[in-house]
Amino acid sequence: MGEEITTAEEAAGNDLVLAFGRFLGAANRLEYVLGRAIEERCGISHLMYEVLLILAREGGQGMSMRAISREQVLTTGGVTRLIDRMEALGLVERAANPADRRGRLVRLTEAGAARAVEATRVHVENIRRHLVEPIPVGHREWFAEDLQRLSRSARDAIPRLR
Amino acid sequence: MGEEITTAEEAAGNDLVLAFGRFLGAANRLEYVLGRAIEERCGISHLMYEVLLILAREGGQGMSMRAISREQVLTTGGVTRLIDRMEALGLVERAANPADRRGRLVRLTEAGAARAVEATRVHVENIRRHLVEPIPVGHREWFAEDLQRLSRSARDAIPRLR
DNA sequence: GCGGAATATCTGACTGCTCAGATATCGTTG
DNA sequence: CAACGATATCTGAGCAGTCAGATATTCCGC
Repeated sequence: MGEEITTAEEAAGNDLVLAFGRFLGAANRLEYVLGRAIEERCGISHLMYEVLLILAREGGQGMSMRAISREQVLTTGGVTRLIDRMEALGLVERAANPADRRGRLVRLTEAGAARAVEATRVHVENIRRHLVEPIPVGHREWFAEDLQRLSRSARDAIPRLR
Repeated sequence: MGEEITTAEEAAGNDLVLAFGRFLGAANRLEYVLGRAIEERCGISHLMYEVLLILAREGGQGMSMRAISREQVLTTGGVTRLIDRMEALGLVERAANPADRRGRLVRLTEAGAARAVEATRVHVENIRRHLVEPIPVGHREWFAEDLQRLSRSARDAIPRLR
């Protein structure tokens, strides 16, 4: 490890680092493909799907754009434009916020809630069939633990990165 | 499980499916943040970084744009434009391909190879410090196995999805 | 209650991708 | 070897994001 690093391979260092790198690449690509599946089968982008889920979780009283942008990998400007499109599709509606007239409240429409359910069914079916079912039954508890541990590691690491 | 599904939460179904979903989200966001770190500290986009790695792995004789696009989540048109920019930055160069005059060969320049090493060092350092080191020493072998298993699952699932 | 900093949203300019179609070359088949 | 389909790359048009700055409103200290 005290050697001078001169090629990318050497810089990659030990096995665990390599494993993380390959693994993140695989997970990323998988997420991408899952997103494309939703786009093709449900007619909404994966970002729209995420917003639908966030709004569904939040319940009926609506949510500010700011709050949405904080949950997403999307700037406030991006949220404005995304909500514009979702509103045009009839998935959400903007209402005045009497408590703070700077902002507006975004709410799911009936159609939006229905679409969230439909897209989730597609998404879950994909995960179940292609990721969960291939795992031998006896190993599934292990996997669940692995996944939770890894999710936690990832979440903890994000704020420290840069 | 035989019940009618009417909300997104119900559609999400069992714990393992939920764990996969959350986990993919976390991994995705992590990859995003790692990519941004490379952009800020090395001055190249994460896609440029990936292309640098691919070319470094391929060795000195160069690679067709088509081959690059097959390795990436990028269409051939996107590769053309990405290589345009990388060429302008002096990271790669295009050479005529005597064996097939439809295409051209893309090769790393000296500067490109150096940048690949530098960016990899940043990337690896981030992974090591923020992902590997927080894992207790006694658990690292476990993690390496978990990661490889998960990478394999993900890779196997991708072609079946849609 | 007034003035200024903070906050929520929107918008213009720009970037970087995709898609579809144009162009050039290759390879095969009769 | 001529013709035709396949393949590699490039390009115009369009779309969806970022960033920075404009506007409207709120909050806070005096």
